[in-house]
Amino acid sequence: MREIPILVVEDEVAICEMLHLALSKAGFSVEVATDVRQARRLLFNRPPSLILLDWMLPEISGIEFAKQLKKDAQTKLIPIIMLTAKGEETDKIKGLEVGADDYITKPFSPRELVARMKAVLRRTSPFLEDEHLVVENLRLDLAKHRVEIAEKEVSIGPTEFRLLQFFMQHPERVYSRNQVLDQVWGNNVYIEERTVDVHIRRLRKALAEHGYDHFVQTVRGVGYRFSTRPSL
Amino acid sequence: MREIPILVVEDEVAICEMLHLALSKAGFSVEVATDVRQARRLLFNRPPSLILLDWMLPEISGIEFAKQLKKDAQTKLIPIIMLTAKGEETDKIKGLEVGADDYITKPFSPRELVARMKAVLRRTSPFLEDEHLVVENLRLDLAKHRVEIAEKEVSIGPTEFRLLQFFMQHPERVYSRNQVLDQVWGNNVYIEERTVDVHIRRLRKALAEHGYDHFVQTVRGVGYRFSTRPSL
DNA sequence: ATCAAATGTGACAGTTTCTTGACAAAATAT
DNA sequence: ATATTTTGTCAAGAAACTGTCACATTTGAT
Repeated sequence: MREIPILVVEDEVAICEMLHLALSKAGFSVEVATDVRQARRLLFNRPPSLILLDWMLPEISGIEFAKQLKKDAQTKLIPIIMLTAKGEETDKIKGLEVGADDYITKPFSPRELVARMKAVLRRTSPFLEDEHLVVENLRLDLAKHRVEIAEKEVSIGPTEFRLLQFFMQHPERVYSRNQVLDQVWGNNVYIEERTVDVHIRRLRKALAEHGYDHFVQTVRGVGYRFSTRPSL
Repeated sequence: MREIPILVVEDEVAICEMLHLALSKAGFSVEVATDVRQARRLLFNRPPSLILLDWMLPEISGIEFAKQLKKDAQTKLIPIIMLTAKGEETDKIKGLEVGADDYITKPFSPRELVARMKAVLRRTSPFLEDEHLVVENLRLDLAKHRVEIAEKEVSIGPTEFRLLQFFMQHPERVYSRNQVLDQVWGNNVYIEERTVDVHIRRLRKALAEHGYDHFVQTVRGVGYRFSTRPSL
């Protein structure tokens, strides 16, 4: 999984360090801001995929900052998890009202935090999870909508893209032409079975131009299969 | 669009107009309030980066208003420059005590005012300056509201500027026309999807005039992408 | 080796999607 | 107020994609 950028806004240094350590370990790429101004600057340069926001901040309250973030078109899509201390729990509804996506009460275990974060990310940005599919040198990136072999772009049309995506999501398994039609075209479409052959051909051709001619395999009398290993 | 928003609170219409003119020219986005009530409303809608506050106001004194602003968590961070008339100079210390960040004595030259404002902004909100995005030779400067390629200015309209800004902040990723509309225009606007195409065209044209014709890429059937690499 | 069935291949026309120049309304500047 | 710039829409033209077909090639069984 590519490193997901996280912004931590928290003024207590000890907690910052703890978070940095725990989240880095969990595979996130962490940036820390100790005040709102710093947060804004970091936010601007590279919008993170999630913000961990302390409830109490030196200048304006975290909740106020969250409100601002959710108002700005630029940042409104970024999910926010509020970090609240024990006594502040009563206000949690307020936090969620304002647009925070979740909250967690200090003290919390890193494990729990990470679990919450993943849940929020799954809910709000499903594409972050399986942003790309990789097999050997072949890489299909959903967010970028790109196919690459050995870092070089493979040029394919929309249908071939969907076809390849489907196959990479279900490798090693054979699908009949009709099954492929259902999965890739949608299941209430009248299209000749043989049309699948043509698109398979186009996909193969594109891959072959980059030296991969063995991924898409024919299973005579049955259908097609996407496999890592050469058949035969 | 990334013009720095300024709020002017001043009851003399002539001065208001002068300020509006001078500050717009200097690249600020100016809003004017002639009384405190109006000021509060504007303040609420769009927190400015700096407030120019007249010392003498119809209802409560400017100094009183400043005190309130500095007490409110919402506004305490916004720097204030007091506009004082000749005779009031004696009270300047009082103004600064109260939380104003600078003062300037009427009459003043627009040039001097702008210089003061920049100084205050530099001091209090360093990130407003030198916010810029760079990719290869292409440089987008938020503070100056300018786009340059190889040190040469790229002439580009406000919408194209925001479009480019958005893309540079989210490079490599594909966005549908509707996503672009949400992010660049604001998400409660009814605008034809095709309008995005036209602005993309304008942006491309501007960049192409400086030799960059590969940054903004079309992903057929999906949307557009800003990418460092040529797509082929 | 021969044959029939299954699959591969290149071409093509219809369709969809994008590009582009023009234009009038709206917003800004002079 | 007038001139200039910017904006959103449109429609025609260009480009890319799609599904289908006809024909070529391969395959496996006889």
